[in-house]
Amino acid sequence: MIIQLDLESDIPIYTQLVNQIIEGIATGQLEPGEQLPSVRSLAADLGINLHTVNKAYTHLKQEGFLQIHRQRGALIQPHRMPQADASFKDRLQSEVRPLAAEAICRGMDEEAFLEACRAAFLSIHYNKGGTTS
Amino acid sequence: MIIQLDLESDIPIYTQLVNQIIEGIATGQLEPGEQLPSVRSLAADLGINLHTVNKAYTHLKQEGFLQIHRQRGALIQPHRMPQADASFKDRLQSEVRPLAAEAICRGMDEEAFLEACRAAFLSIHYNKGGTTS
DNA sequence: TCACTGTTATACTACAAATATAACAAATAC
DNA sequence: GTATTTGTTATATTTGTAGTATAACAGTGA
Repeated sequence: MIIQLDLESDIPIYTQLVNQIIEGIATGQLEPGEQLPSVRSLAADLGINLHTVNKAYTHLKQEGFLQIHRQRGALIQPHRMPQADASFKDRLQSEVRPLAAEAICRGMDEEAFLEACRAAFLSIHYNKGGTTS
Repeated sequence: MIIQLDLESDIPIYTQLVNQIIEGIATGQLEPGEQLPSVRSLAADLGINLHTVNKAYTHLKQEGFLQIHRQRGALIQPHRMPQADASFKDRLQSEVRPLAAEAICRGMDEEAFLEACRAAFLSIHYNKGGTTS
């Protein structure tokens, strides 16, 4: 799986890493049980520090997306992915809400807004089963 | 309009301010041409520094949601709100995308995800014409 | 034993958020 | 004109996070 970092972005590097790994799982490019590079090798590949990678891995582990074992390294959660529980839905609400508010100010109606959300959803979902390139 | 700040949140204070003012415009609690408190008085009311308020106002001014005049202070854009141009739609996409990816990982299908987005949209839009309390 | 894994610890730089003062410039009220 | 209030600008300080740089520790498997 190819990871693209934007070092000029205002989004922290470890957050970009977290997002892209989650996207990889969502698209199926990363399959349950699949091995991830060690923090050292991925850091070297990306030209960043191992602690930055470790921060991303640790975050994903706490969220339940990764399992981490010594020597074996990190692997995508093989058994059950985290569920869309109430906590996640709350977070989803609180993050979508400001976007919806600004969309309304800018004159988008419900249909236009939902179409944009749908496009974002499908841009990921439709890649399922895609090549690992 | 009542503004609620969470000083424990990881969201910067000035961002919370920006979001709530945009929400106020979206719901109609803040009407075009309406006067906003001066940076000093609002800062005093909220118990924060005037520069924090000023940062929020300046941001909203650059986005086109506010007009700022000396002595008259800040007021909600009276003529034309910013539009949902390509730039905004791009930003909307790039912010919804990571949320959609995580939702997919957590087993939400398109319908469930869109329903959540719809709920966020309606939670704001349905307040239109609400009291200024 | 050796090499590789994640983990922890420490130190440092850089930057953003927030505060605290202070002063400046324009517009209004008197 | 004078005073007041407005946003604006400028410094400085504190605090916390991001990221890097080393280094060492602790399991695990060959």
